[in-house]
Amino acid sequence: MTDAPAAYDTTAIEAKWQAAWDEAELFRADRSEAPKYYVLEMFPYPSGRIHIGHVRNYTMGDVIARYKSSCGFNVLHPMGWDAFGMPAENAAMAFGGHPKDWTYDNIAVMRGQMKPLGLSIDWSREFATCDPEYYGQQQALFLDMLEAGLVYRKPAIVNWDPVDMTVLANEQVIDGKGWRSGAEVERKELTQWAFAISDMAEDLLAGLETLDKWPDKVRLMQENWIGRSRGLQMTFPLSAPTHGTDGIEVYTTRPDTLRGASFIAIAPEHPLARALAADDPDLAAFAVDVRKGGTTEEALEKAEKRGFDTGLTVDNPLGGTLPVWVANFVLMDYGTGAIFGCPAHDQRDLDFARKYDLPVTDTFVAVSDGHPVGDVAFVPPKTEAVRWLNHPLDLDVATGQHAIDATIDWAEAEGIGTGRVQYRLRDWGLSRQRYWGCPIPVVHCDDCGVVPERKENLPVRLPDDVTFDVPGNPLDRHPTWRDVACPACGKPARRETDTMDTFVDSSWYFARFTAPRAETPTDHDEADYWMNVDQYIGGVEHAILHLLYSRFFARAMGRTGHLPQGTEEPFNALFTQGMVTHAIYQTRDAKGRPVYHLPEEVDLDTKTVKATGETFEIIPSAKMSKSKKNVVDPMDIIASYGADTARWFVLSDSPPERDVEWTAAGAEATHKHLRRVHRLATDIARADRAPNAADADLAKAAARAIHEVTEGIEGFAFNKSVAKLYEFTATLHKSDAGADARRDAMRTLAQLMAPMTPHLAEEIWALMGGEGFVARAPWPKADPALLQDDSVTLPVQVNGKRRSEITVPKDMPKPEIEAMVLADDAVQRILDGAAPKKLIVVPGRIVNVVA
RNA sequence: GCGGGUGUGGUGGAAUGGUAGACACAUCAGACUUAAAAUCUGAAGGGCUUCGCCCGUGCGGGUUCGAGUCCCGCCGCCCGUACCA
Repeated sequence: MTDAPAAYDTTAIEAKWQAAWDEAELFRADRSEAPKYYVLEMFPYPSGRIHIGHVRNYTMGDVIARYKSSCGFNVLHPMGWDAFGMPAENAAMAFGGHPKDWTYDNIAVMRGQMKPLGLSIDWSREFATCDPEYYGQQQALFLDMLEAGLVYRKPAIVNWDPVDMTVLANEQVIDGKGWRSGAEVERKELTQWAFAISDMAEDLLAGLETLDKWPDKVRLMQENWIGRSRGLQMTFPLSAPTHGTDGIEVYTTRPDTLRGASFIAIAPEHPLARALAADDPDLAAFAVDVRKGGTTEEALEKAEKRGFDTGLTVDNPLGGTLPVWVANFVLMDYGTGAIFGCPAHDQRDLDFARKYDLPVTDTFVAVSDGHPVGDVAFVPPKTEAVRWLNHPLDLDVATGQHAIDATIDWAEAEGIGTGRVQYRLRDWGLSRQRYWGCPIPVVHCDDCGVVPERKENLPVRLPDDVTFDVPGNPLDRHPTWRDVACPACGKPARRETDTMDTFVDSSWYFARFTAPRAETPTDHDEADYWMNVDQYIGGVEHAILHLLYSRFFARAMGRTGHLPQGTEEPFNALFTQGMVTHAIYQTRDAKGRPVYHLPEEVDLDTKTVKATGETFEIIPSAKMSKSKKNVVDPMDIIASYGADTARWFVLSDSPPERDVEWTAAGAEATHKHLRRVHRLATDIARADRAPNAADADLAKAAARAIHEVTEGIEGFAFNKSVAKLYEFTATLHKSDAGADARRDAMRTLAQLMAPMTPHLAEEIWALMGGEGFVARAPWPKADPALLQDDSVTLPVQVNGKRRSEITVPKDMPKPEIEAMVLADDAVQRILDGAAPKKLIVVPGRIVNVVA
């Protein structure tokens, strides 16, 4: 800092411009005549402090928001807090205090950390989902959805901790045991509220086709998740009816393999299995035993396949009988809770058959080398032709898909079963046995049953006087809150003590932002103007659940009159940014359970924990998570280098959609560059040099920079825009052009940097005598004439290997290029007098000589 | 287990089927300086018999005049797997 006027004082510069933007209310979004643009990043969970992933995510959104604003759009860019959830209750249990205080304190801290980033956010629209004004409107939505038949009650399976006597979240089940008690978790059935999302499966599937600005991978993941399949529903008659049942109804997606069926398997929760267990202690014990463990699909799929032979048999319509087993891998939730096992063509069934010595019958074999199945099931793609053995329709060579369709037709004609479309998508269970969530606004009355709370009584507020000293839901043991008069008959009744899944909160916040203070969930005119979200940005970890639920809610809100038509798909464009990952430093406690350490708590040179000297294990590249203590605090960077450095840093180097492993190195180098730009600007502001021949070259470089930086922003390739800006800065730095030309170029550089480093850009803009805010200056346009080059350099390959290059006029005709290539020294040397077999000229790109 | 991604120098990464390594970081050398820092200039994938050649984009095959890119089969890592948000 030898040159005082050139000092790049980030603290002063950034505070000055943030105050100026606030003063001018630059980012307030009001309806206007201009075309609107709604950019939204997934709102954060108030975990305590912002981390570098937030900075990356919100900076990306800000680049888009500022860029679109420069392009003349009326931009809406709001921010809020996904504020209900388990961590607040966990904190209350661990450290005392109240979830509400914990949450609002965290929000205050995080808002205070985000504001210095200089994001172009309309903070006047801010809300938290735990604000009664928000969740009260959510309760109103719930009541309307209840009336519209979109919500209902049904039995659902939960993780039950038999020691703490409480329901556990999946992440609280570790290796099948409760995280606090260590007790073996059981699967327990409770009556739960559910949204009828599967009724909309077909529409949600069809809607994916219209989302052409969504990543293909997200659409594919949702398609697979919804999982439409057409199969056969059929009943196998019991050889001897028992327990009031004369047959077992089965749903199969592979009716074509009926010939290879060797057993029937039913879920332990299947009505027949329950009836049998009532008078068979062994089966009852088996059912209890396989109920141990968590409820995740992963746990169920990976669990050892176990079965119990009921001794019953059913008749196979193709002749013979099949034994009936109770099996742990059959799910009551999917299909009919009963399957027929075809071991030859399903690995799970094969493992089961081998274990219990059941027959394995091939239904089809490969066309080329048809040998019978051993220990690996033969499961070719349905589109692949195979050779059929003893198919009821005498098929010979046909694809699986053809056989499925033909078999369904045959089965319907024979009266064996019915073709049926089935979805993998299940209804969305929304009940949570927790305090810190949106209360479900209904009352249970002995006489009237489930009675909706009256809308004028909303919000049903969470009581503040609760404690977390014992496990379980405090609402359940809060008599003055829980015990109320029935809204219908006035007799003593009980409030519903379940609260809503926090996914509900985040499934409509985008709509609420269009009118965050409205007395109804939405305001028609505001929603009509601002919806849809033009660009939504979030992590790929939300590709299925959050995004699918939001699509469902947009439809449900349309049906209940809370959103206008055309908002069924609320997010026009989606960008899934990668996560910021960081190594985890882990040791283990006396019981062998993992203990995590913050980056600042460890010594990387000796690989030991500073405080204890224990050697730690490094788990590389894990998703940042507060509980794993591998979060990085961006406030350090902002404090020492300023927000523009932090912003520029998270945009550079790594492609936005890819995960980035955070390392501290590089922030300083980023800062050096910005300091260089600042110094260059002060030099140029003072420079005095006559126009000259270099002016034209600089103008050309500026045009190319405009073109490529714009392309980078439009294509969500901010790292490429940043690279181009580095290059243009170097060109400008070295340019001998006159003072006016350099000032023009510097102004362009400031504009191009403005979405990324807005404070520095304003400073330079002012220094260059720019009018008003650079944030309000129209986005620069490149003169197409300056983007053209007169000549082009073509690499010359021989047999695909680069051997030389030629520089030719842009429009040189092919024959002349060919002649030049053949005359080239390197080409002649390699051809060694022989004539080329072929000459490929790709105009403007490359020449390849085939020798 | 299943579904979806991803893999390129010491590091982050660039490359509509057309010159692999742009742009940076770190490194090294030089300039300036009494010296250091800062700043500026330059070098650099690996190798060799260096006016040039060979090898090289996780591994093994294939298509093509030409493959990091397309196809087939593996391996590693990441995300999701319905009560983490």
